[in-house]
Amino acid sequence: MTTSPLVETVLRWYDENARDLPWRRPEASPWSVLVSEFMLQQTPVVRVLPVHEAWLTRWPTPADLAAEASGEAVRAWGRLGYPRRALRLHAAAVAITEQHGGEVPSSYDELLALPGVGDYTAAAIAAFAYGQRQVVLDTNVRRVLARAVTGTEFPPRSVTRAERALGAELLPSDPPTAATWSVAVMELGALVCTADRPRCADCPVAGLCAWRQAGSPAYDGPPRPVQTYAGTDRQCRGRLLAVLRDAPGPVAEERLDLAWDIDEQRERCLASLVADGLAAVDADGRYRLP
DNA sequence: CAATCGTGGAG
DNA sequence: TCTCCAAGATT
Repeated sequence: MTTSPLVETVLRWYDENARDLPWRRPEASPWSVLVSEFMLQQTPVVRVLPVHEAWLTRWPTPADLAAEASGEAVRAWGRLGYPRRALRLHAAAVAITEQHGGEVPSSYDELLALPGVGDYTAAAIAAFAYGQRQVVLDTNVRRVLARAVTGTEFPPRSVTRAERALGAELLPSDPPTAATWSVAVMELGALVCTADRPRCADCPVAGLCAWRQAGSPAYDGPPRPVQTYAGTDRQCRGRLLAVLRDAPGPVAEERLDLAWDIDEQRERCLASLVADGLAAVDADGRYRLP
């Protein structure tokens, strides 16, 4: 089987331009890779770096994290956002400890069964921690393929059959090379073929990019919903959880009242945090991390 | 399938 | 200032 010019070019580019990230080093453990994948779900690399280092120092193995209260995971998550990921990472550590002898599983199906692990993360861990041949489709890869191959500025809203087929078709047959291709095309999307202001002048595959050859036509698909934040429950929950995270122990409800003005919304959000397992109520009515 | 779920840096 | 959006998962 012949590797396509796209794949070969991206592999060469990656060899010269890959960032040196802790979870990519040869000595990085599967656990380090798994932790990074959880943290990188919707959070930029630069913000993940210091937290990832702190986690791996404090909890070098899944069993170390599993032995802690889940609230410690939430606290150590800091301001990475979407703190339910911290809860799921803790739950994944428990599952790994109890069901996999403390070793991060290597099969896609076993990974997929872990809390907080979806299709992307399962494929990414199998590929990056274990060197397997997997179709890894994240937002970066999908955007690169949409542009370079399909000729559209952005991929569809959700992963399509056609995208899976394309990913499978491009995937090199040799597992180690396939794994490198997966991280390489992801890196190209993160550094060059960006969503906003792509750096086509510096792109190694600009010459064979279908989107460029078509004249870089503007995106004409359905408009993506704008992400509002100010005034939302997400912001309210973030404020409330920040109070709990920054307090050494239980917090009286009056202190949470200061974090958000609208009574009804604050109470609803507080209840949802408890329902999600991100907060707990003591017998005396004070709130704390679980 | 669409809504929900945080946070902060860049332009 | 304001818009965009970053290695998604879950319901």
